[in-house]
Amino acid sequence: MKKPLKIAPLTNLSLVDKVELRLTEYIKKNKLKVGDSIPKEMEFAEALGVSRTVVREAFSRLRTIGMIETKKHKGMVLAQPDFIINIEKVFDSNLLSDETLKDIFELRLILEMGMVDLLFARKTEDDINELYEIVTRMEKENKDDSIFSLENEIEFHGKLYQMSGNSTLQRFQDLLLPVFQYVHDHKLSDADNYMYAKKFISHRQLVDYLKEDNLELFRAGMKKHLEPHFDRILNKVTF
Amino acid sequence: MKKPLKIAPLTNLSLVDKVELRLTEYIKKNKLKVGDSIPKEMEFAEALGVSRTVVREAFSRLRTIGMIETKKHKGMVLAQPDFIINIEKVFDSNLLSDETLKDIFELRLILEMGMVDLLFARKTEDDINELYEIVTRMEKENKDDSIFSLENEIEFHGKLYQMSGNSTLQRFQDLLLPVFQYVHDHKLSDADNYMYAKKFISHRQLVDYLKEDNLELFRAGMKKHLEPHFDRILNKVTF
DNA sequence: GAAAATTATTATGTATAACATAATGCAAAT
DNA sequence: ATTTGCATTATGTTATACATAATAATTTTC
Repeated sequence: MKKPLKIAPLTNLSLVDKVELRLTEYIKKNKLKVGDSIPKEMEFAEALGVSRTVVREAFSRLRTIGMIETKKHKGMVLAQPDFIINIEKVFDSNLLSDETLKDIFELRLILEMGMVDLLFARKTEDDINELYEIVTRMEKENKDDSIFSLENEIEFHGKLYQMSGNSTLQRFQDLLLPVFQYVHDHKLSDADNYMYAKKFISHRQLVDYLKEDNLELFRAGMKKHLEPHFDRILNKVTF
Repeated sequence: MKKPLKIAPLTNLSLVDKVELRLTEYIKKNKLKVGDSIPKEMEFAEALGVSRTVVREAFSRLRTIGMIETKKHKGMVLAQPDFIINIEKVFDSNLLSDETLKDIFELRLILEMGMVDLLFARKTEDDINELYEIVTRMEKENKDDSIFSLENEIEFHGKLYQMSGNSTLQRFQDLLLPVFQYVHDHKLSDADNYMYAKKFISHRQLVDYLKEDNLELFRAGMKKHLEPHFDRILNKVTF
């Protein structure tokens, strides 16, 4: 085993890397705002003394992360980057590690528990009525509320997220749900699926707490409601 | 105003768009795993009947979202996509809308409140001792704990996130913090910065609750601890 | 014969030139 | 005045050639 020399490595950035840095630098230096148009590729190529190929690839990266948009055959404009959309593709790829999947599974529980305060601050009478409608419909379709039904969960909890008034959270949750479902279906033994029937807190009960404006009971109820999931990640799950 | 014709628009995908789809399709169909090597660009170009340029740009996109990695002059391999790193770049761009920034500000509060259950499930004696050390150091450096000091917050709360045992959450939080600071510094009037001194729950108190294993007191304490931030987003903030 | 140096091969990285395509504005036609 | 046709323009795409660095195969050196 050779001892590595104590000398800093040369920066091994490709030309595209450098150009990408220069472009973002350009955008920041010129304080370009969303909607501002960006000079054409050839101008950058000439100004930077590189080929159009390189400039194009650098812009391609910025386009991929949503920083710019190009109108075909027209030009580029600075865009409002959508940080959720970038996550979407990665999630779609099915390449996330089990460790990350487990983290995301937990993240959903964290969000669900953590949003309670916002929820109570922003809930309206209409929201609650709508929740009751959802619950009533659920009860009709599925007599035994103790059975875990993810579809029902989605409608109910989705409404809660919407009520939180945080659309980033809501979209984030939309992303998390498929992962949640996947982990639930494939990564967890479903031997315990039905063992919590007794403790289970119904959706209706949760809405009741909302209506009564009883935050602490709701929080405790939500915790109980999610208990099967919590138990799994805390005790028995081996990924 | 002309009434739009009832006819479906042509799909207007660019060639690169189509190739990108084909590539991800190829990866999924062949059930490629992380670390598997990917055929060279020319093979795809020939097989798809397009130029190498197009294939390169499509791969460039996949590389940008971390789905593949290319060893210079060697070849490409399927990579473990890191969904946090994608968010990072967007956050760096300083182009997020005020609405999104506000959402992220809230998101941090949600996480902080929601992680309590995991925290209590996973905390260790060592963790708590380390927290006491941090708190002691903080108190020495900053006599008046009622003053909101973000640097101290970061060390303390960072430790909490680490204790949660969810590294995705931890990295996510690392991303959120600068945004939180930015919003705090630039988007909120600091007129209210000091008005909460009385109610403020000290960091030490929180650690005490942890040591006593009193989850509910800790949760209530954390809520109080974050109260200034909650009040802002709920009452007075105009972005 | 083994280690070191050389060379060849290979796949990505970069450059250049040309043409295709579609959005735009303006001129021409009805 | 509305539509149609046309020139312009910037991006989209192709083709070709060469540069570069990692790897393997080969030769040289001791």
